[in-house]
Amino acid sequence: MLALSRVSAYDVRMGGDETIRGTRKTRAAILEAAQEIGASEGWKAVTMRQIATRAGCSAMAAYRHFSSRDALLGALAEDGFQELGNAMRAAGSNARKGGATRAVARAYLAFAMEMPSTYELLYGSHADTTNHPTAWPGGMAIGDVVATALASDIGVDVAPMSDEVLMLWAGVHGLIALSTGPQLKLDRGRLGRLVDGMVANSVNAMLETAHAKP
Amino acid sequence: MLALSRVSAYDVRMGGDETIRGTRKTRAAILEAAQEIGASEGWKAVTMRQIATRAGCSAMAAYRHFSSRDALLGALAEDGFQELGNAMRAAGSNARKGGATRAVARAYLAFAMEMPSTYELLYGSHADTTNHPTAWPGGMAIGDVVATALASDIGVDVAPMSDEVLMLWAGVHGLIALSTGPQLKLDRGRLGRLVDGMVANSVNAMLETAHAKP
DNA sequence: TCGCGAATGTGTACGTCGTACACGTTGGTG
DNA sequence: CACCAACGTGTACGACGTACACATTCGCGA
Repeated sequence: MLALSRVSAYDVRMGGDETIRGTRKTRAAILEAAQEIGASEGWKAVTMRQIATRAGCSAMAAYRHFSSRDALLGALAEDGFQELGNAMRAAGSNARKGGATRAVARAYLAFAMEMPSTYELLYGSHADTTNHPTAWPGGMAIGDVVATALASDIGVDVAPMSDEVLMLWAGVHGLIALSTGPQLKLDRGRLGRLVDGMVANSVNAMLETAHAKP
Repeated sequence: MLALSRVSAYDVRMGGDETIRGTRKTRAAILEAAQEIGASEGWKAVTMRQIATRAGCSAMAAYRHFSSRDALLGALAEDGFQELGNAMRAAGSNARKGGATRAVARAYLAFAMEMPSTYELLYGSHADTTNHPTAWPGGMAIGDVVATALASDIGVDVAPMSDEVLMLWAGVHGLIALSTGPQLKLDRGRLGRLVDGMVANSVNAMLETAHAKP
């Protein structure tokens, strides 16, 4: 029935976008399609068939690259965590003296506001994290970034899992999570001010204890 | 095929548990079944057919009481918020002088730890909140409870949406949300101590500003 | 240059899901 | 007692995730 196919699926998909001859591009197309559908119609609408249509392949093609739909979303989440971590690290590095923590926290907020669907994928319950522990490796790194920023601002070593880091991280995350949900609606200006306040509280508290300690 | 039914569905379901004659009990049975399945197998496993089997009725019976699966989960979430609010209010009322805020925050933590599936329903993304705004009416009340507790502890009026309330609420919620997720694993003892620390920080900060203000 | 195996794609099919529809059954009220 | 509204049932449809068998393509050693 299709024995006389002259144009292969590979050739069809080539838009001159990449120099790689043909294969190997499908995986990226699938991830991109899933991301786009998730952003525009929500993660529940990200079905294998929709992905396939958007990516220009059959639904089963995705299973050559991901063992299941959950694994696909997990890979997307992994990328998202990576991106979030990079954004926070970059913000911390580029910040002026003493403002690293604030910059990092602001970057976290900016990520959640500008890529809400990605944020929801990372922290919502759309992918079954339990069955695919391969995802979420970069999640832990966020504590490190916060700790590094705090340490640079107050001039003292800070452990990534210290009380201060956890409290600040939890505060910022909780604020965004609540305002993302249906129960708390805050405009972005107030969110920014609240985040700044939390950072100031943390930095001040640590400066005091650092002075009192030695 | 079932024209000779002698025992009705109503009679079958009566276990002597309630005195109400028959009907009107199905809705409660459905909600209970959904809750139990969610607790034991996760919310993804809460399907209309599973609910029906557990509740002893047909899958379509649920549609006499809820317009959709999302609406059913929404009703469950509404109950959950009510319960959470009640637990927090009760804890605040029974607390000794000056310890209301700590008790309220601890009640929030206890709820999340002892009923993890309910907590996940409330704050995860298992029910489409957007399409069913009837749910989550009691969510807003949580800010009120926190504000009341803080006010009682420091002897000054506190607005439910004030910066202090939002920061504390967000901190506690964020801590629990993060530790519930895959990225941060904290034992309950440390969680309790962190929550206490957040409460102490908030109360101290408000006491200072209250002293400085007048 | 030519196969030939591994990688990658396709089409079809199965079981399950949410739920629309048409129909029976029940319980209270004139 | 007859009726109506509320309640429950069985069946069916389209969409879902995905197992399976097969086709196509790529890269590499002879």
